[in-house]
Amino acid sequence: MTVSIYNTKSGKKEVFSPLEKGHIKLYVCGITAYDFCHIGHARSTLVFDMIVNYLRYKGYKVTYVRNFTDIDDKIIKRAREQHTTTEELANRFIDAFHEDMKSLGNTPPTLEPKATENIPEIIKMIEDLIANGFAYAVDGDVYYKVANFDEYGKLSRRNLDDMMAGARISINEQKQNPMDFALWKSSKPGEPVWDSPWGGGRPGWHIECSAMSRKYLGDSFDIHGGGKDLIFPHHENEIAQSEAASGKPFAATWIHHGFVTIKDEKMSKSLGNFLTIREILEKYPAEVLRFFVFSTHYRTPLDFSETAMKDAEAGLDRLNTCLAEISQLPKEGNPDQKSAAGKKNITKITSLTERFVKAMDNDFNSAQAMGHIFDAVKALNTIKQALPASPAESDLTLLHSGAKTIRELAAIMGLLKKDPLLYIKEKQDKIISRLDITEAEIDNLLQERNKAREQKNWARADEIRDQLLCHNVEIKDSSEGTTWQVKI
RNA sequence: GGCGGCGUAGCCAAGUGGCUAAGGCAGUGGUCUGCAAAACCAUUAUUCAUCGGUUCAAAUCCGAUCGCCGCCUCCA
Repeated sequence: MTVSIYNTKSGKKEVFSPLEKGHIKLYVCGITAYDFCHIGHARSTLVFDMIVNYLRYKGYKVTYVRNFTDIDDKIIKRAREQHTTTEELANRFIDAFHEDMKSLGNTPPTLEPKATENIPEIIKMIEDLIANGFAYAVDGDVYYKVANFDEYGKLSRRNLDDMMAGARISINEQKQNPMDFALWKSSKPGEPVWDSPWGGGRPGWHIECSAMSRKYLGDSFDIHGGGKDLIFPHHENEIAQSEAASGKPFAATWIHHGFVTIKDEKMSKSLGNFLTIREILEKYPAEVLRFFVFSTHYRTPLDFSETAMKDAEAGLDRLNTCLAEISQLPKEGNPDQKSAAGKKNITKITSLTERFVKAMDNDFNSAQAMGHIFDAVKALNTIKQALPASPAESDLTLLHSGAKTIRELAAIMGLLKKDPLLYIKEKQDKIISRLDITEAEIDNLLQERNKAREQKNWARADEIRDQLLCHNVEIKDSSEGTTWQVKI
């Protein structure tokens, strides 16, 4: 009935209930817009898309905010390299991001605020922090004073002393404590600049999320999410800022998803081992990527490989094949015919929704939920295979309603959205277009083969079949004649 | 060094105290076929990194060991 979510803050799975009945407020840290997004970013958006879809499926109203960081050091550096403005650069990659989201088939968030459009709110929050004794200004910069926030480290489960011992902190004379972090940075000549009580400058990275979540969701809200790498320092600092400014608890539940890895190493800009979303979508349909992402639990690392994508594609084909074949079955059955369905298989189909929901309620276990879908597919296939020439009314009803349920549930993950017959046809067409043989040539060869088969010249018939197979054309002999399809 | 996580069949991946250790891919066997292919069905872990411990009962809890990964610096 209720959803349980693993909360980073407590380190445990907790039964979830929103602060405001029936209405969930969710803030997710979005991208810094200075480059194309890679599949690690894709996983993030996909995971939260699935979570939001599921919560809405459960009947909640969900306000989903995902920000853009459109001003920071990396953007300034990249804009300079490209001889453009930070604004142009950021907008260009925000547009690219929106294109990627559309290609992936994600539902847009309720709001997508940008840091630069919320400067007054950011300044107000810094003023609050100074007034409350949690921040100090030095020569046009403003820093957060971590020593004054007793609970600093509560999210990432570390304490100031341990972090100091880690000692990979750059020395900054202006800071009272090396762990203090910038809320406002004074601008150097040529850098973008906004007026503030401390002089011209720009916001630090962490403060924008505190200011925007407060503006759009309030001081306290339900869920805050992002990648595991954001736990420290970004989210730790957000808590410190927001709670020190408001005196109220910040996000109740923290969701952090795992990384995408390549050969078991984190995909990252610095390692240069990343693949962009558009590179992947050139090779694979979006649903294949979605299938791949959701076949692993969101907190587990996800290792990207060609093999994994091929497996995902094969799995998706299996689902679509099943649904396509059922869709071609008649709607009306024979009321006098005996049912061909076994009790066990009927239960597998009728209990699908219940099992799916149970899996998803358990910390959005999409991998298990998909397992249940496949379980139902097997049952549908078994029944379908056992169907007599004039199938029973009850069997057809069961198959059609089972297929409908599968598509409804899969839609939560953004899967099986396309008509399955169309999916298969498009896939074939795409491959035919790349084929090194024309349809006319195929037809000619098939005619020749049919003649050979009539004469029982099996050697020649097999020879032609092998010849076509070399071109990836598979043929299928049946009582109604020979058909062909492209090997997929 | 501090903190966190992971190690389940050939590969991927659920399961976190007790019914037969989900599901997918690949493989093998079968149905079908002139033989095939496709599709479908069946089948594939006495065992969950290793070693101890707790318990009537552990993949699941505790401890140790080995291996891998992440955060502590920009990062989804």
